[in-house]
Amino acid sequence: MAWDTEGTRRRLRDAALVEFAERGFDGTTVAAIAQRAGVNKERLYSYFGDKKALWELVLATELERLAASVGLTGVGLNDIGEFAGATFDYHAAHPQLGRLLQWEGLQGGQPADAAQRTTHYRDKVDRFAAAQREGVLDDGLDPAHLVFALIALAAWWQTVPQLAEMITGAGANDTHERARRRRFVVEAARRMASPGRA
Amino acid sequence: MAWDTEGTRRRLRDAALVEFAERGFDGTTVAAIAQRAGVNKERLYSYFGDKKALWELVLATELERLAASVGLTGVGLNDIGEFAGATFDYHAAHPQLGRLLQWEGLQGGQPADAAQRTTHYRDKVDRFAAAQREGVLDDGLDPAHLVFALIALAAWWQTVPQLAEMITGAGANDTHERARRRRFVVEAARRMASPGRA
DNA sequence: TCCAACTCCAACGGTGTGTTTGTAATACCG
DNA sequence: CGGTATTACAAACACACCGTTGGAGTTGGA
Repeated sequence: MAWDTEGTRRRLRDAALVEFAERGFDGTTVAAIAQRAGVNKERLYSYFGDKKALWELVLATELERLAASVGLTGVGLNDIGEFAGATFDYHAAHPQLGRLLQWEGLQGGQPADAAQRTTHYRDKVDRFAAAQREGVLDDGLDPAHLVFALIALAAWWQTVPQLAEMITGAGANDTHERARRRRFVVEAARRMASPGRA
Repeated sequence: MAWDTEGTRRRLRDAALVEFAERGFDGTTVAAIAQRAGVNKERLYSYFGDKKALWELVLATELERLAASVGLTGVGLNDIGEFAGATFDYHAAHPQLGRLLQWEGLQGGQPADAAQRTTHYRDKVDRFAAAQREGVLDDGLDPAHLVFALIALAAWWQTVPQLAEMITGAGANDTHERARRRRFVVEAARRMASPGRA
Protein backbone atom coordinates (compact mmCIF):
# COMPACT_ATOMS: atom_id res chain seq x y z
CA MET A 1 0.00 0.00 0.00
CA ALA A 2 1.23 3.44 -0.90
CA TRP A 3 1.57 6.18 1.67
CA ASP A 4 -1.63 8.18 1.60
CA THR A 5 -0.83 11.38 3.42
CA GLU A 6 -3.86 13.22 2.04
CA GLY A 7 -6.06 10.35 3.16
CA THR A 8 -4.57 10.37 6.62
CA ARG A 9 -5.11 14.09 6.91
CA ARG A 10 -8.70 13.73 5.70
CA ARG A 11 -9.48 10.85 8.01
CA LEU A 12 -8.20 12.85 10.95
CA ARG A 13 -10.25 15.87 9.93
CA ASP A 14 -13.41 13.81 9.45
CA ALA A 15 -12.95 12.08 12.78
CA ALA A 16 -12.35 15.43 14.46
CA LEU A 17 -15.56 16.80 12.97
CA VAL A 18 -17.59 13.95 14.42
CA GLU A 19 -15.96 14.05 17.83
CA PHE A 20 -15.93 17.83 18.18
CA ALA A 21 -19.57 18.10 17.14
CA GLU A 22 -20.58 15.39 19.55
CA ARG A 23 -18.58 16.38 22.60
CA GLY A 24 -17.32 19.91 22.04
CA PHE A 25 -13.73 21.05 22.24
CA ASP A 26 -13.17 20.33 25.91
CA GLY A 27 -15.08 17.08 25.89
CA THR A 28 -13.13 15.67 22.97
CA THR A 29 -9.83 13.90 23.52
CA VAL A 30 -7.14 13.67 20.89
CA ALA A 31 -6.98 9.97 21.65
CA ALA A 32 -10.62 9.60 20.61
CA ILE A 33 -10.02 11.48 17.36
CA ALA A 34 -6.98 9.37 16.53
CA GLN A 35 -8.77 6.14 17.34
CA ARG A 36 -11.78 7.07 15.20
CA ALA A 37 -9.44 7.97 12.34
CA GLY A 38 -7.63 4.66 12.77
CA VAL A 39 -4.41 6.61 13.08
CA ASN A 40 -1.78 7.08 15.70
CA LYS A 41 -2.30 9.94 18.11
CA GLU A 42 1.04 11.47 17.29
CA ARG A 43 0.03 11.97 13.63
CA LEU A 44 -2.40 14.68 14.71
CA TYR A 45 0.40 16.85 16.00
CA SER A 46 2.63 16.49 12.96
CA TYR A 47 -0.25 17.33 10.63
CA PHE A 48 -2.14 20.05 12.46
CA GLY A 49 0.10 21.34 15.22
CA ASP A 50 -2.21 20.93 18.17
CA LYS A 51 -5.81 20.27 19.16
CA LYS A 52 -6.94 23.88 18.90
CA ALA A 53 -5.57 24.36 15.39
CA LEU A 54 -7.45 21.27 14.29
CA TRP A 55 -10.64 22.63 15.83
CA GLU A 56 -10.34 25.88 13.91
CA LEU A 57 -9.59 24.09 10.69
CA VAL A 58 -12.64 21.88 11.06
CA LEU A 59 -14.89 24.84 11.80
CA ALA A 60 -13.57 26.88 8.87
CA THR A 61 -14.01 23.92 6.52
CA GLU A 62 -17.62 23.36 7.53
CA LEU A 63 -18.44 27.06 7.21
CA GLU A 64 -17.07 27.01 3.68
CA ARG A 65 -19.33 24.09 2.83
CA LEU A 66 -22.33 25.90 4.25
CA ALA A 67 -21.60 29.03 2.25
CA ALA A 68 -21.16 26.97 -0.90
CA SER A 69 -24.40 25.09 -0.39
CA VAL A 70 -26.93 27.64 0.90
CA GLY A 71 -28.47 30.30 -1.30
CA LEU A 72 -31.50 32.55 -1.45
CA THR A 73 -32.80 32.58 -5.02
CA GLY A 74 -35.65 35.10 -5.05
CA VAL A 75 -37.65 37.26 -2.71
CA GLY A 76 -41.21 36.05 -3.31
CA LEU A 77 -43.29 34.35 -0.64
CA ASN A 78 -42.46 30.97 -2.11
CA ASP A 79 -38.74 31.73 -2.07
CA ILE A 80 -38.91 32.77 1.55
CA GLY A 81 -40.83 29.67 2.57
CA GLU A 82 -38.38 27.52 0.67
CA PHE A 83 -35.43 29.36 2.16
CA ALA A 84 -36.70 28.44 5.61
CA GLY A 85 -37.38 24.89 4.45
CA ALA A 86 -33.95 24.54 2.87
CA THR A 87 -32.28 25.87 5.98
CA PHE A 88 -34.26 23.37 8.02
CA ASP A 89 -33.17 20.62 5.64
CA TYR A 90 -29.54 21.58 5.78
CA HIS A 91 -29.44 21.58 9.55
CA ALA A 92 -31.36 18.34 9.69
CA ALA A 93 -29.01 16.72 7.19
CA HIS A 94 -25.82 18.17 8.69
CA PRO A 95 -26.43 18.39 12.40
CA GLN A 96 -22.71 18.65 13.05
CA LEU A 97 -22.34 22.21 11.79
CA GLY A 98 -25.12 23.49 14.01
CA ARG A 99 -23.57 21.77 16.98
CA LEU A 100 -20.12 23.14 16.22
CA LEU A 101 -21.53 26.66 16.06
CA GLN A 102 -23.37 26.10 19.31
CA TRP A 103 -20.26 24.92 21.07
CA GLU A 104 -18.44 27.91 19.69
CA GLY A 105 -21.15 30.32 20.74
CA LEU A 106 -21.33 28.94 24.25
CA GLN A 107 -17.60 28.76 24.65
CA GLY A 108 -17.41 32.52 24.19
CA GLY A 109 -14.82 34.58 22.45
CA GLN A 110 -15.13 35.99 18.97
CA PRO A 111 -16.85 33.85 16.39
CA ALA A 112 -14.58 32.58 13.66
CA ASP A 113 -14.96 34.16 10.26
CA ALA A 114 -17.14 36.93 11.71
CA ALA A 115 -16.64 39.42 8.90
CA GLN A 116 -17.62 37.05 6.12
CA ARG A 117 -20.61 35.71 8.01
CA THR A 118 -21.84 39.23 8.73
CA THR A 119 -21.79 40.27 5.07
CA HIS A 120 -23.47 37.00 4.18
CA TYR A 121 -26.44 37.76 6.43
CA ARG A 122 -26.57 41.45 5.55
CA ASP A 123 -27.01 40.47 1.94
CA LYS A 124 -30.10 38.48 2.87
CA VAL A 125 -31.48 41.34 4.92
CA ASP A 126 -31.01 43.71 1.98
CA ARG A 127 -32.93 41.40 -0.31
CA PHE A 128 -35.78 41.18 2.17
CA ALA A 129 -35.86 44.97 2.43
CA ALA A 130 -36.13 45.19 -1.36
CA ALA A 131 -38.99 42.71 -1.32
CA GLN A 132 -40.78 44.88 1.22
CA ARG A 133 -40.56 47.91 -1.06
CA GLU A 134 -42.16 45.83 -3.78
CA GLY A 135 -45.00 44.88 -1.46
CA VAL A 136 -44.20 41.17 -1.51
CA LEU A 137 -43.47 41.21 2.21
CA ASP A 138 -45.34 42.98 4.94
CA ASP A 139 -43.70 46.36 5.50
CA GLY A 140 -44.48 46.47 9.20
CA LEU A 141 -41.69 44.06 10.01
CA ASP A 142 -37.98 44.71 10.38
CA PRO A 143 -36.36 42.63 7.62
CA ALA A 144 -33.41 41.80 9.86
CA HIS A 145 -35.76 40.48 12.52
CA LEU A 146 -37.55 38.46 9.89
CA VAL A 147 -34.34 36.84 8.65
CA PHE A 148 -33.40 36.06 12.21
CA ALA A 149 -36.79 34.56 12.97
CA LEU A 150 -36.67 32.33 9.90
CA ILE A 151 -33.35 30.92 11.02
CA ALA A 152 -34.78 30.43 14.50
CA LEU A 153 -37.72 28.49 13.09
CA ALA A 154 -35.42 26.27 11.09
CA ALA A 155 -32.61 25.73 13.57
CA TRP A 156 -34.36 25.59 16.95
CA TRP A 157 -35.32 21.95 16.47
CA GLN A 158 -31.71 20.88 16.29
CA THR A 159 -30.65 23.33 18.96
CA VAL A 160 -32.82 21.95 21.75
CA PRO A 161 -33.82 18.48 20.51
CA GLN A 162 -34.71 17.38 24.03
CA LEU A 163 -37.26 20.21 24.23
CA ALA A 164 -38.64 19.34 20.80
CA GLU A 165 -39.13 15.76 21.91
CA MET A 166 -40.85 16.73 25.14
CA ILE A 167 -43.30 19.01 23.33
CA THR A 168 -44.04 17.00 20.22
CA GLY A 169 -43.62 13.57 21.74
CA ALA A 170 -41.52 12.40 18.80
CA GLY A 171 -37.79 12.11 18.35
CA ALA A 172 -35.73 13.59 15.56
CA ASN A 173 -35.26 10.16 14.00
CA ASP A 174 -38.94 9.88 13.18
CA THR A 175 -39.05 10.59 9.46
CA HIS A 176 -42.76 11.31 9.45
CA GLU A 177 -42.42 13.83 12.23
CA ARG A 178 -39.46 15.38 10.48
CA ALA A 179 -41.50 15.90 7.31
CA ARG A 180 -44.32 17.42 9.32
CA ARG A 181 -41.90 19.74 11.05
CA ARG A 182 -40.58 20.87 7.71
CA ARG A 183 -44.06 21.63 6.41
CA PHE A 184 -44.78 23.60 9.56
CA VAL A 185 -41.59 25.62 9.15
CA VAL A 186 -42.42 26.52 5.55
CA GLU A 187 -45.99 27.44 6.41
CA ALA A 188 -45.02 29.47 9.48
CA ALA A 189 -42.42 31.35 7.47
CA ARG A 190 -45.03 32.28 4.86
CA ARG A 191 -47.44 33.42 7.55
CA MET A 192 -44.88 35.64 9.21
CA ALA A 193 -43.77 37.26 5.99
CA SER A 194 -46.99 37.71 4.05
CA PRO A 195 -48.49 41.20 4.02
CA GLY A 196 -51.85 42.42 5.25
CA ARG A 197 -52.42 40.70 8.58
CA ALA A 198 -53.61 42.01 11.88
CA MET B 1 -22.50 35.31 63.69
CA ALA B 2 -25.17 32.67 63.62
CA TRP B 3 -24.92 29.66 61.35
CA ASP B 4 -26.76 30.32 58.12
CA THR B 5 -27.13 26.92 56.52
CA GLU B 6 -29.90 28.07 54.19
CA GLY B 7 -27.72 30.95 53.12
CA THR B 8 -24.79 28.68 52.46
CA ARG B 9 -26.93 26.36 50.40
CA ARG B 10 -28.33 29.29 48.46
CA ARG B 11 -24.93 30.86 47.84
CA LEU B 12 -23.66 27.58 46.48
CA ARG B 13 -26.69 27.20 44.24
CA ASP B 14 -26.43 30.76 42.95
CA ALA B 15 -22.73 30.38 42.27
CA ALA B 16 -23.36 27.09 40.50
CA LEU B 17 -25.99 28.74 38.29
CA VAL B 18 -23.54 31.40 37.16
CA GLU B 19 -20.67 28.99 36.57
CA PHE B 20 -22.71 26.27 34.88
CA ALA B 21 -24.41 28.77 32.57
CA GLU B 22 -21.10 30.35 31.67
CA ARG B 23 -18.96 27.25 31.19
CA GLY B 24 -21.28 24.27 31.02
CA PHE B 25 -21.13 21.16 33.16
CA ASP B 26 -17.75 19.88 32.02
CA GLY B 27 -16.15 23.30 31.88
CA THR B 28 -17.13 24.14 35.43
CA THR B 29 -15.00 23.01 38.36
CA VAL B 30 -16.38 22.52 41.83
CA ALA B 31 -13.48 24.62 43.07
CA ALA B 32 -14.73 27.56 41.00
CA ILE B 33 -18.26 27.18 42.35
CA ALA B 34 -17.03 27.03 45.92
CA GLN B 35 -14.79 30.05 45.45
CA ARG B 36 -17.57 32.13 43.91
CA ALA B 37 -19.85 31.15 46.77
CA GLY B 38 -17.14 32.06 49.28
CA VAL B 39 -17.48 28.60 50.74
CA ASN B 40 -15.25 25.62 51.20
CA LYS B 41 -15.27 23.03 48.44
CA GLU B 42 -16.13 20.28 50.83
CA ARG B 43 -19.45 21.98 51.73
CA LEU B 44 -20.73 21.31 48.23
CA TYR B 45 -20.51 17.57 48.70
CA SER B 46 -22.13 17.54 52.11
CA TYR B 47 -25.02 19.67 50.84
CA PHE B 48 -25.68 18.32 47.38
CA GLY B 49 -23.90 14.98 47.08
CA ASP B 50 -21.91 15.59 43.95
CA LYS B 51 -21.46 17.91 41.01
CA LYS B 52 -24.11 16.28 38.85
CA ALA B 53 -26.80 16.43 41.54
CA LEU B 54 -26.11 20.14 41.92
CA TRP B 55 -26.42 20.62 38.16
CA GLU B 56 -29.80 18.96 38.09
CA LEU B 57 -31.02 20.92 41.09
CA VAL B 58 -29.97 24.21 39.49
CA LEU B 59 -31.69 23.37 36.22
CA ALA B 60 -34.92 22.25 37.91
CA THR B 61 -34.95 25.38 40.06
CA GLU B 62 -34.58 27.72 37.10
CA LEU B 63 -37.29 25.91 35.17
CA GLU B 64 -39.64 26.30 38.11
CA ARG B 65 -38.94 30.02 38.18
CA LEU B 66 -39.69 30.33 34.49
CA ALA B 67 -42.95 28.44 34.85
CA ALA B 68 -43.94 30.54 37.84
CA SER B 69 -43.18 33.77 36.05
CA VAL B 70 -44.57 33.11 32.57
CA GLY B 71 -48.08 31.78 32.52
CA LEU B 72 -50.49 31.22 29.68
CA THR B 73 -53.66 32.90 30.88
CA GLY B 74 -56.08 32.40 28.01
CA VAL B 75 -56.11 31.05 24.51
CA GLY B 76 -57.04 34.12 22.51
CA LEU B 77 -54.72 35.72 19.98
CA ASN B 78 -53.77 38.40 22.48
CA ASP B 79 -52.91 35.80 25.10
CA ILE B 80 -50.71 33.94 22.69
CA GLY B 81 -48.90 37.08 21.64
CA GLU B 82 -48.36 38.03 25.25
CA PHE B 83 -47.18 34.55 26.12
CA ALA B 84 -44.47 34.89 23.49
CA GLY B 85 -43.67 38.39 24.71
CA ALA B 86 -43.45 37.32 28.34
CA THR B 87 -41.23 34.39 27.41
CA PHE B 88 -39.00 36.79 25.49
CA ASP B 89 -38.85 39.09 28.51
CA TYR B 90 -37.95 36.30 30.86
CA HIS B 91 -35.13 35.01 28.70
CA ALA B 92 -33.85 38.53 28.14
CA ALA B 93 -33.83 39.16 31.88
CA HIS B 94 -32.43 35.72 32.77
CA PRO B 95 -30.06 34.70 29.99
CA GLN B 96 -28.63 31.91 32.12
CA LEU B 97 -31.58 29.59 31.69
CA GLY B 98 -31.26 29.58 27.91
CA ARG B 99 -27.60 28.74 28.17
CA LEU B 100 -28.28 25.95 30.65
CA LEU B 101 -30.80 24.40 28.28
CA GLN B 102 -28.38 24.71 25.42
CA TRP B 103 -25.60 23.02 27.34
CA GLU B 104 -28.05 20.31 28.26
CA GLY B 105 -29.05 19.80 24.64
CA LEU B 106 -25.46 19.51 23.51
CA GLN B 107 -24.40 17.30 26.34
CA GLY B 108 -26.95 14.68 25.39
CA GLY B 109 -28.36 12.08 27.68
CA GLN B 110 -31.78 12.33 29.23
CA PRO B 111 -32.86 15.80 30.30
CA ALA B 112 -33.17 16.60 33.98
CA ASP B 113 -36.67 16.69 35.43
CA ALA B 114 -38.01 15.24 32.19
CA ALA B 115 -41.35 14.03 33.52
CA GLN B 116 -42.47 17.31 35.03
CA ARG B 117 -41.28 19.36 32.08
CA THR B 118 -43.09 17.08 29.66
CA THR B 119 -46.42 17.41 31.45
CA HIS B 120 -45.89 21.15 31.71
CA TYR B 121 -45.53 21.51 27.94
CA ARG B 122 -48.25 19.01 27.14
CA ASP B 123 -50.63 21.15 29.15
CA LYS B 124 -49.86 24.12 26.92
CA VAL B 125 -50.24 22.00 23.80
CA ASP B 126 -53.64 20.81 25.03
CA ARG B 127 -54.82 24.37 25.56
CA PHE B 128 -53.74 25.31 22.07
CA ALA B 129 -55.58 22.32 20.68
CA ALA B 130 -58.73 23.43 22.50
CA ALA B 131 -58.35 26.93 21.08
CA GLN B 132 -58.13 25.42 17.63
CA ARG B 133 -61.43 23.63 18.06
CA GLU B 134 -62.98 26.95 19.02
CA GLY B 135 -61.64 28.53 15.87
CA VAL B 136 -59.43 31.02 17.68
CA LEU B 137 -56.32 29.48 16.18
CA ASP B 138 -55.74 28.26 12.69
CA ASP B 139 -56.55 24.57 12.58
CA GLY B 140 -54.02 23.76 9.88
CA LEU B 141 -51.14 23.86 12.33
CA ASP B 142 -49.94 21.24 14.76
CA PRO B 143 -50.44 22.82 18.19
CA ALA B 144 -47.26 21.19 19.48
CA HIS B 145 -45.28 22.70 16.63
CA LEU B 146 -46.85 26.05 17.34
CA VAL B 147 -45.87 25.96 21.01
CA PHE B 148 -42.36 24.99 20.04
CA ALA B 149 -42.12 27.76 17.46
CA LEU B 150 -43.29 30.40 19.93
CA ILE B 151 -40.56 29.39 22.33
CA ALA B 152 -38.07 29.46 19.46
CA LEU B 153 -39.12 33.01 18.53
CA ALA B 154 -38.73 34.17 22.10
CA ALA B 155 -35.57 32.34 23.12
CA TRP B 156 -33.45 32.34 19.97
CA TRP B 157 -32.17 35.87 20.53
CA GLN B 158 -30.48 34.92 23.77
CA THR B 159 -29.42 31.56 22.46
CA VAL B 160 -27.26 32.89 19.63
CA PRO B 161 -26.64 36.51 20.57
CA GLN B 162 -23.63 36.70 18.28
CA LEU B 163 -25.84 35.74 15.33
CA ALA B 164 -28.47 38.28 16.37
CA GLU B 165 -25.83 40.96 16.42
CA MET B 166 -24.47 39.98 13.02
CA ILE B 167 -27.92 40.15 11.45
CA THR B 168 -29.46 43.14 13.17
CA GLY B 169 -26.28 45.10 13.72
CA ALA B 170 -27.23 45.87 17.30
CA GLY B 171 -26.17 44.27 20.54
CA ALA B 172 -28.42 42.87 23.23
CA ASN B 173 -27.65 45.83 25.51
CA ASP B 174 -29.39 48.28 23.19
CA THR B 175 -32.67 48.94 24.96
CA HIS B 176 -34.33 50.36 21.87
CA GLU B 177 -33.44 47.31 19.83
CA ARG B 178 -34.61 45.07 22.63
CA ALA B 179 -38.02 46.76 22.68
CA ARG B 180 -38.26 46.43 18.90
CA ARG B 181 -37.37 42.77 19.11
CA ARG B 182 -40.09 42.22 21.65
CA ARG B 183 -42.68 43.89 19.44
CA PHE B 184 -41.57 41.74 16.55
CA VAL B 185 -41.89 38.58 18.62
CA VAL B 186 -45.43 39.43 19.71
CA GLU B 187 -46.48 40.35 16.19
CA ALA B 188 -44.89 37.28 14.61
CA ALA B 189 -46.57 35.03 17.17
CA ARG B 190 -49.96 36.50 16.30
CA ARG B 191 -49.32 36.07 12.60
CA MET B 192 -48.36 32.44 12.97
CA ALA B 193 -51.34 31.56 15.10
CA SER B 194 -54.18 33.53 13.55
CA PRO B 195 -56.62 31.61 11.33
CA GLY B 196 -57.60 32.16 7.74
CA ARG B 197 -54.49 31.90 5.61
CA ALA B 198 -53.73 30.47 2.22
C1' DT C 1 20.22 2.32 0.34
C1' DC C 2 18.10 6.29 2.15
C1' DC C 3 14.16 8.89 3.48
C1' DA C 4 9.58 9.72 4.88
C1' DA C 5 5.40 8.13 6.90
C1' DC C 6 3.91 5.57 10.46
C1' DT C 7 3.15 2.74 14.95
C1' DC C 8 3.78 1.70 19.71
C1' DC C 9 4.81 2.87 24.25
C1' DA C 10 6.27 5.57 27.98
C1' DA C 11 6.65 9.61 30.32
C1' DC C 12 5.84 14.43 31.95
C1' DG C 13 3.21 18.19 33.79
C1' DG C 14 -1.04 19.83 34.67
C1' DT C 15 -5.82 19.54 36.21
C1' DG C 16 -10.09 17.70 38.06
C1' DT C 17 -13.21 14.95 41.24
C1' DG C 18 -14.22 13.24 45.41
C1' DT C 19 -12.56 11.96 50.17
C1' DT C 20 -10.29 12.42 54.49
C1' DT C 21 -8.07 14.36 58.45
C1' DG C 22 -7.52 17.84 61.76
C1' DT C 23 -9.07 21.97 63.83
C1' DA C 24 -11.79 26.03 64.96
C1' DA C 25 -16.23 28.26 65.58
C1' DT C 26 -21.04 28.07 66.80
C1' DA C 27 -25.46 26.46 68.56
C1' DC C 28 -28.09 23.80 71.89
C1' DC C 29 -29.03 21.62 76.27
C1' DG C 30 -28.69 20.49 81.05
C1' DC D 1 -21.28 27.42 83.18
C1' DG D 2 -19.80 22.98 80.81
C1' DG D 3 -20.47 19.39 77.47
C1' DT D 4 -21.71 17.93 72.93
C1' DA D 5 -23.24 17.87 68.29
C1' DT D 6 -23.17 20.62 64.19
C1' DT D 7 -21.18 23.66 60.83
C1' DA D 8 -17.34 25.24 58.74
C1' DC D 9 -12.47 25.79 57.04
C1' DA D 10 -7.88 24.38 55.43
C1' DA D 11 -4.97 21.24 53.57
C1' DA D 12 -3.74 17.28 51.83
C1' DC D 13 -4.73 12.97 49.63
C1' DA D 14 -5.74 9.14 46.07
C1' DC D 15 -7.06 8.35 41.67
C1' DA D 16 -7.85 9.28 37.10
C1' DC D 17 -7.56 11.73 32.82
C1' DC D 18 -5.64 14.60 29.21
C1' DG D 19 -2.38 17.20 26.03
C1' DT D 20 1.94 16.90 24.46
C1' DT D 21 6.64 15.24 23.64
C1' DG D 22 10.17 11.90 22.85
C1' DG D 23 12.37 7.63 21.56
C1' DA D 24 12.77 3.25 19.41
C1' DG D 25 11.29 0.44 15.93
C1' DT D 26 8.57 -0.74 11.41
C1' DT D 27 6.76 -0.15 6.76
C1' DG D 28 6.72 1.67 2.18
C1' DG D 29 8.56 4.32 -1.80
C1' DA D 30 12.56 6.36 -4.72
